[in-house]
Formats: sequence, C-alpha cells, structure tokens
Amino acid sequence: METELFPESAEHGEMASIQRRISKRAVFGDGISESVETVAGVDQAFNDDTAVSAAVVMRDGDTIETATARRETRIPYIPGLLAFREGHAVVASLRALETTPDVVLVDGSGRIHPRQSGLATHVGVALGIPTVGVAKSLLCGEPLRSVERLEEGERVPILADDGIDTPDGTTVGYAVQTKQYAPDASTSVNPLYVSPGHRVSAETVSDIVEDACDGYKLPEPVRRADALAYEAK
DNA sequence: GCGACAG
DNA sequence: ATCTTGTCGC
Repeated sequence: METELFPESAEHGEMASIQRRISKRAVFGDGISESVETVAGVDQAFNDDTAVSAAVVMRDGDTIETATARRETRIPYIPGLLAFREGHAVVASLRALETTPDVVLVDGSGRIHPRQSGLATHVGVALGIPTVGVAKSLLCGEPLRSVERLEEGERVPILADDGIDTPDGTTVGYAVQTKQYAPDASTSVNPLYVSPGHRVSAETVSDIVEDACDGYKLPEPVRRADALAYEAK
C-alpha cells in the first residue's frame, strides 16, 4: 500500500488522484487517546537531492527517543505535492522509532490543502496514526478575519473556499498565535497555520500545538526535530 | 494570461 | 527548503 501512496514516479494527474483517495480515508475528527502523553515532531533538511528526516518523541518535557532516515527526493518542490517529494522520508524516520507516539506533529499542511491531503494527512493515512499539520504560512483557504497582530493564544478559523475540495465555509484548520508579537509592535510574529492530519479535529489540533509551544513559535518536538535533521545532514 | 503557492 | 555570520534588540 505504501508503494501506491508514495510512487517513485507519477504524472501530476495521478498524484492528484492519489490525494483524493487519501482524503476519503482520512478522519478529520477526534479518534485519538484523550490523554496525549507522547508527542512526536518530524522535520526535514536537505542535501541536494537527499532528504534527511528526523523524528523526536517527547513526553512531559523530555526527549525519550529520536530517529533519522535519508531518502532521495523524487520530484522538485511543487506547492500541493510536497508529500510526493519527501513523504517517503518522513514515513521512514517514523518507522525507525520503537515508540509509537500518541500524535505526530508534521511540518507542513494537513487538511489545509486543495484536495485536503497535505503532507500530514498523507503520512497519517499511510501509517494509520494521528497526525497534525503545522505550517508557517498558508497554502490555501481563507482566514475568517485578519490574522495580523493577534494576541498570544488567539485562534482564527481557516475556511475552505473555491481552492479547496470541500464545501465553502468548512473550517479546515486554524491560524494560532503561539507566540506573542513584540509588545512594542517593532517585531511581528506571524501565527502558525495548523490543521488536522489524520484522526484529530481542527480544535484538538489547536490545543495540542498550543500546549507544545513552550513560549516559542514552533512546538518543541518540531524544534528539536529541526535541529536534529540539520545536524544529521 | 495573471496571481498564488506548505517546504 | 537553501544560499549564510554577524548583529540588533529584549
């Protein structure tokens, strides 16, 4: 099944077809243990055509396990098709873990995607585990209101529009101000765009990400995975 | 044709 | 993502 979800080569139309199939199998509601104890973060660094994926599992405030994997990228970066470029590397690093985390935070979008099948959703469905999409910028969708200068902790729904394959107005994720912008407004901090990957609701996703951001813009597991991927490459 | 566009 | 070190500010 993994070969079908992460083909070594495919036409754009075929990749879009795979994504539509994945979104039908995805669960954008809570099917996650009420008590999230272990949270993993995954991130990638690159060396030309090699993707180095790092996964870090945390419990309370400690790292309890890490793993890395390297895989050749298959296609260049194309908005909307990120999973076909580095998804197989992400799956490899997560498979290398002995621990099965309660939820995995993935760098990139989940449901906030033209076919509701971003990297987080793709990986979540492939492995059948709860995943969350954590992006630093918006791929598509429309914020319900301005996301400029939000207060720390504020959340703004991201609604589906013509660019997303679901009824207009559907809440596909949230803009979450995880870190306060500088009080003097001299330095602005953009919000994070979080969305369900698999087996988690948009609301729970926002709670999980906010809890994992220890005063930083990004969730700690993701920050550690980012650092590990960088030093491993 | 023009603009948008995760990492 | 990456090219890349120091540097301005809290």
